[in-house]
Amino acid sequence: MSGRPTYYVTTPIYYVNGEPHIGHAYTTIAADVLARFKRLEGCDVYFLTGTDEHGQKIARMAESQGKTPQEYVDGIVSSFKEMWQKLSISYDDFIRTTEERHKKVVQEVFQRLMEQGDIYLGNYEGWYCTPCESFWPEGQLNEGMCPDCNRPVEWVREESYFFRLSKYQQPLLDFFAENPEFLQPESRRHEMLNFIKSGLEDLCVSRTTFTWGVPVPKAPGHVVYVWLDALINYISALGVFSSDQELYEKFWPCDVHLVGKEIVRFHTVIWPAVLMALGLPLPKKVFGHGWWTVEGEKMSKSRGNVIDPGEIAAKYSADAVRYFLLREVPFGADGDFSHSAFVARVNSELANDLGNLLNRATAMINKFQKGMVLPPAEPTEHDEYLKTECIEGAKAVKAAMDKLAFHQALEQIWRGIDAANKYIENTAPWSLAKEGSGKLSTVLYNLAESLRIAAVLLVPFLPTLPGKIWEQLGLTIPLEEQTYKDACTWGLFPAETKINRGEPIFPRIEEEEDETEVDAAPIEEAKLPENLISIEDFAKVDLRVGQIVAAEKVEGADRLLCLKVDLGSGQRQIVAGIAKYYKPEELVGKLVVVVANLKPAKLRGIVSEGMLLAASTDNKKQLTLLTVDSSMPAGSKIS
RNA sequence: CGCGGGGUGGAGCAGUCAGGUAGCUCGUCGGGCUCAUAACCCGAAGGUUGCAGGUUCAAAUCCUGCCCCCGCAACCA
Repeated sequence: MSGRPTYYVTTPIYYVNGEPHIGHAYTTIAADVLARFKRLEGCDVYFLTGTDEHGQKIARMAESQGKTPQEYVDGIVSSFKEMWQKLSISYDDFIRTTEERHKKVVQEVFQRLMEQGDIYLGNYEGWYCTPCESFWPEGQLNEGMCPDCNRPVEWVREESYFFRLSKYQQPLLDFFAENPEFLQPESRRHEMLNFIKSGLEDLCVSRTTFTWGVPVPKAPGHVVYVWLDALINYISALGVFSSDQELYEKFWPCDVHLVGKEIVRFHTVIWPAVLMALGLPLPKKVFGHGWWTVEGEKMSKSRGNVIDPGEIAAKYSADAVRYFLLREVPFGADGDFSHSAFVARVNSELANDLGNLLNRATAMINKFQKGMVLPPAEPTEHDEYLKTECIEGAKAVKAAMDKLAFHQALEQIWRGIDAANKYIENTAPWSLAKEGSGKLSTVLYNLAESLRIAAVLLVPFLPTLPGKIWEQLGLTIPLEEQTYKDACTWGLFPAETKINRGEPIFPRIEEEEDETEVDAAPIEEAKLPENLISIEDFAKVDLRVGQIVAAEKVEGADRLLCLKVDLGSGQRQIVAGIAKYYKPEELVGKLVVVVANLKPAKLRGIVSEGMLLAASTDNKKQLTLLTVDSSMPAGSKIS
């Protein structure tokens, strides 16, 4: 038994009714970063994730695919595990509700609660759709019909077990009052308090309409409600009520349950009530994080905009995905995952600020000191500034992490990185080298030291970059042995170290930028009925007839043509992504439709002052410019 | 009158609880540097803080009303 502090963090167990998506990845990455940070701090950490595999929905999906439920869930579970591997998730245990160790605990809990009267046999009544085998709340009915299949529902009454949730209303309110930190962020707390105060009804915790679940003890035909089943994972994984309760005794109550905001209620009302009934301690904290939209729209399968984080990690890197998700938005708030924001963020901060810093520092150490980091001399004002920013930043990381403010933690790490870039500018080592100044070795040492600190602090966040920094700095002490304390201490970089400068550790993401400018035409939006615009909106777009007077290929871009277009009032330079479809010479003289008031943009470094309208097939195989039917003067307004 | 969150320079956000020069990141523009991944550093422009009233010497911040956006509405993860 070590005397180290323990830390137990969980993700929800994910319902396996589909492939893992960005929402799952978000919670799990956050939990992983927290777990790794606590390990860096020296804690004995237990990080649990897993899958929720029971319920009617799962049974149906399996059936529709011609599989047994177990075959079906095994398939999805391996997708989850693969995803966690792609994202470098360091979980200690992966619990599945179909495992024997879990089912036994669920039955034990049910049994205990039944014996003490917290679970009783009653009647469940409600609107039931027989073909769908589903109960529906009154408010969801579609004019008295099943919202799913639109067939009539009937009022049905069946024998069910109920958990005496109502009994715990007051104890829950007391608990919330005594533990203001229990549910975070703050705003969700108010919401939940209101919900509890509005009155808790007993909860139906068994089902008889399907069999894919944990059987209720001594009650054939009844299976345990999936949510009760699922919540128990947090203690079943630790071996509670089993012959070996060591993990349970060591880690329960857990330090934090990370959950999405949609399931805060289950974790802060039902779960605590169940634990109260069992006489077990309650979790110390539940954090309800926000949701991601994709390109400004709600993510959904029907929209086809579900983001596969594994794909993005494979295309770019797990470092980039993890960094973006935690840096872009405060944990707890909703965020938007847009491709342009992703590229902008990681290019600016991982490639430019961090990667380029390492690259310029190692370049100078190679060039000016033959690849050796030499001992520093007495610090001057600039040196003190760099040291302060790095160390103060490092110290602030802990405070930020303790409130799960991942974006702030990263901000604090970047304090040191930003300071190092400024420091280079302020000390101008290339000048020091020319002058043969003795200050040179100090400056280069301090740069190496600031990168060492950044690397250690980034270990919880980024799976590969810290190791690459370490390698290039030529450090031989293992990175894994570095602690948070080492990151808060200035001057640990061993002098007389020979560095290994290498390739840039995070190259900028350079993508074809031409397509988007040309194809994001308002024409496309018009076919979506939800996106109706007013006549005023349309009037904002100044469309004009333009005559192409010159056209040439843009060097270095295989899709771009640079055009000079006469708009009557003068000529415009317009860059268009049409080189694959038109030869420059055949364009000259054509009358085309131009968006004349488009904000200028740079494409491949060339300013484009407008946009040509063109029709294209979805697969981009064909494209044709809109032209004017009969001759019109250049500059004619189109409306 | 269901509950909650939000509306702040071109974009995304902080500041609102404890009224007092509206701050940050990105973008734009100008300059600098040359060690570096067209990067990095410095500077500038740009906001009547959703609308209308009110309290106050003073309101993004407090009060009243209104408009708009987004979640949730319990046994469906």
